[in-house]
Amino acid sequence: MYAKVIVDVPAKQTNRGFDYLIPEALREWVAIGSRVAVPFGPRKLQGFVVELHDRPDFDPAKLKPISEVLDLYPPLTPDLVELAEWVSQTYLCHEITALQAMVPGALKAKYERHIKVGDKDLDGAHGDLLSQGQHTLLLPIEEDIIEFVRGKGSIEIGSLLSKFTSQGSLIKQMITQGQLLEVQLIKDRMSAKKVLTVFPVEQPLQLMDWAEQLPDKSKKQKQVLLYLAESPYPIKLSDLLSELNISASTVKGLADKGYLSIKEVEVQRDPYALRTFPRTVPLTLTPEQEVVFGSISQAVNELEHRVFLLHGVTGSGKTEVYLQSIQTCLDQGREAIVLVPEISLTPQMVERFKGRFGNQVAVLHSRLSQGERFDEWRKIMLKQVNVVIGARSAIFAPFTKVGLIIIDEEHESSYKQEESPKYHARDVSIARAAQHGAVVVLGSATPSLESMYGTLPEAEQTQIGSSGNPPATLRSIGNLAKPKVRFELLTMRERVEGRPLPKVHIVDMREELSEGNRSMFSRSLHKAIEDRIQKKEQIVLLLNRRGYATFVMCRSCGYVAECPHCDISLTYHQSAKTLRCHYCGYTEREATVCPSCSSEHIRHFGTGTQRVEEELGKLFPGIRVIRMDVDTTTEKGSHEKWLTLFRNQQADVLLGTQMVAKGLDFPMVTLVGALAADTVLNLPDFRAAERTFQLLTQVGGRAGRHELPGEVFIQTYTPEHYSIISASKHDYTSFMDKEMGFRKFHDYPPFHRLILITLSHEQIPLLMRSAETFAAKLKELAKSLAPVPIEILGPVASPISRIKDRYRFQCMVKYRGEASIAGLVQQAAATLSDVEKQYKLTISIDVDPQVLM
DNA sequence: AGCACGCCGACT
DNA sequence: GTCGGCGTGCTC
Repeated sequence: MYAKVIVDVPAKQTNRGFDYLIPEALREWVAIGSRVAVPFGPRKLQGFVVELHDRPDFDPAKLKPISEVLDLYPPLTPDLVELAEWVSQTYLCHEITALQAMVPGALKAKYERHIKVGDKDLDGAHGDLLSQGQHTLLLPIEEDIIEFVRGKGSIEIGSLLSKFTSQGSLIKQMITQGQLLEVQLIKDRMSAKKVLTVFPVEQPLQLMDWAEQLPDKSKKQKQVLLYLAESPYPIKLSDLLSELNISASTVKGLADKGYLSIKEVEVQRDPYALRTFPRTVPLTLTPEQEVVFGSISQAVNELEHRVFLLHGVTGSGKTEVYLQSIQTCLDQGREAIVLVPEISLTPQMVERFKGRFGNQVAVLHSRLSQGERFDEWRKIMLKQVNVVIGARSAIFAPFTKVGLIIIDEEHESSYKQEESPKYHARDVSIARAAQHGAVVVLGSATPSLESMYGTLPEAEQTQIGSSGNPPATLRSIGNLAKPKVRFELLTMRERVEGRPLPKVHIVDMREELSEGNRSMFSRSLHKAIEDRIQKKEQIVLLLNRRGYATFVMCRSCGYVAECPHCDISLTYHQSAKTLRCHYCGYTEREATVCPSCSSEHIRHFGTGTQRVEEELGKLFPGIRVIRMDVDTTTEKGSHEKWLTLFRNQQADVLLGTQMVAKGLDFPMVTLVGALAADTVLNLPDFRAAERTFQLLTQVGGRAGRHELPGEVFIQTYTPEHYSIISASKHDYTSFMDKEMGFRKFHDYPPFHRLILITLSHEQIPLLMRSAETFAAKLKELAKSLAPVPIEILGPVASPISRIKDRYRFQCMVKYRGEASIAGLVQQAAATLSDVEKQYKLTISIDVDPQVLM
């Protein structure tokens, strides 16, 4: 038996399995998914076992053995290993990168090279060398080094070199000669936390006996024994010390006498340990919820891989349906994964799950420390929980019997990871569910076009899938190779308790300006704010900072500079004072007067939350504002703090960026204002209208969720835009119809798929040449695929044309059908590899990009 | 990615 | 004549 190992080197040349012998002693411990240490060339590396097999594709006589198995249990399940391969082939990343993404950061290897005194030191080597007649007297500096290392036992090579600067070559020589010994260590960044714990070793009576036998001067020791006699349970050493106000030596003394024992005990850092969650019971479902729950639970019970798209208006009670569906899944002895966008993984959300399922729930989100994260993950691995709720990466929870995967707010772009592996959690979920025969529920009040598209009958999909077929070259062809399932649409149109959706007003800010109101609050919103303050009701104000000063708009007529070829707004480029389209490269000079109405009120648009906060203070003296944006929420727990403050009505206004729009539920909020609804709309992105509709619908949904009815004001310079009109009428269907038409007309997703390739280099000429070469090569390769429709746009400069002193050019591939275009892109990129190596050109490939920068 | 092996300039 | 520069190529 041999093991195929993917080693911890994210490079093209090492992106394959390497075969290793499994030493007899490790045979029991090596499994698919094991993390191992292996010799690799002259060094020792971490790797993951991805296959066990009998026939290595390398001379078995030359195979090296695995040196070590790094964990008691494999951190990855075989299905995750298979999924990693699928991820790496679908999203074009090195396989090790995909594997690494599946385990907590704490398990990422830290390589340390340590130096010890070698066995050929002074005593051992003398005779040998003397007999060979060699000069054996060590130089004084060598003696110093050896003494120093001996004193430390073992020392990190870096610290040794910094202690003996400029002795690098001497030290190297000493290693070669065996006076010093190099050992390579692979360390985890984090391990299970251990705490010294004191255990009584006998019954209370015996302890009291011992206490009496102690000499009178050992007052403290007596005290400890009596304490343990009184409560004969293990206690944390630190607790015992502070409890009795004694020092560790006292307890140590007792341990030496054998009167008690001190052991290291593994403890879990439970971030929620100090909180109790009141248990909740399933609520009675509304008839609509009942229907939806029925469909989901039936599928779960039948162990069928099906995908549901649950379209439920804000406040329709999707979470309760999730909770009861999970219960069905648990009743079957299977496990459930719940994904929520990072931003809405609030304590409130956690509370609902912990309240229903208690300590069967693990929570994974980025605000946990690395150690806390590791412990939550460990609970999953050790099967101490059967529900996990978390952000994107929780889809890789090492469960073995997944029955249900829920993706809440499935339209959120944060499900797409922007770093390698650039996976989309929604598509990975479906792949993982296929492996387990599990049910997927995609929930949203504003489903993405991709997901709606998935519900269409195949004929209408024009034979295109949004997630594509897995490549046929997977090591083990499992359920991942099965064809994509069609999504089933479930709908909930009513809010619970028959509460009405809020009334939405569209405010035309052009009119405000023409009537002399230059403030960022329209007269009607101003009045509404006054009204709520007086009634002691609460207000949520949304100001999206994204798009800050990137687009140009006329404040008189609402004209926005658009690309004549692409129907998207142009990006303002500060450096050259030009407007550019980053799809096709079209460029025009920045206008000083509006080309449409000749007004001079044309400018870069954008304003910050800070300014709004100031103005609120001026307009409404005494108003209590909580501002939530990246500046005020970076500190750990601050997010929670602000929300609690607002919940307790210690503020009148919650002002913030997108983070105030998602999933919050405050009974006293009756007014919501979107101050500049256009900011997202004018981003140079074909999804701008979709994002605007989603954002306005979501933020509007914060109002009037309880007894008090809600009201929403949308301030805009483009009140006639269909995304704004549809949002104001709560009319998802008409928005979807229009947007689908737009996408289809322009060959955008979901009708076509995209791959974004970004090349970067320090020098523009070389970069442009490489980009051209790449595009030409890709076009040539694409010809072989005819008649598959494939279009290659660019190369053009990226919207962010330089990052960290590197210029960026991009190409966009638009295609239809299931052909493996990703493979072609990789091939075309490979033809550049020699140039790449020589001149440090980098190529990044994003399959199904969400952000086109 | 490292790290070693291997072939050309400034020093004892 | 050697130490050392970093260009190519391999790692089971």
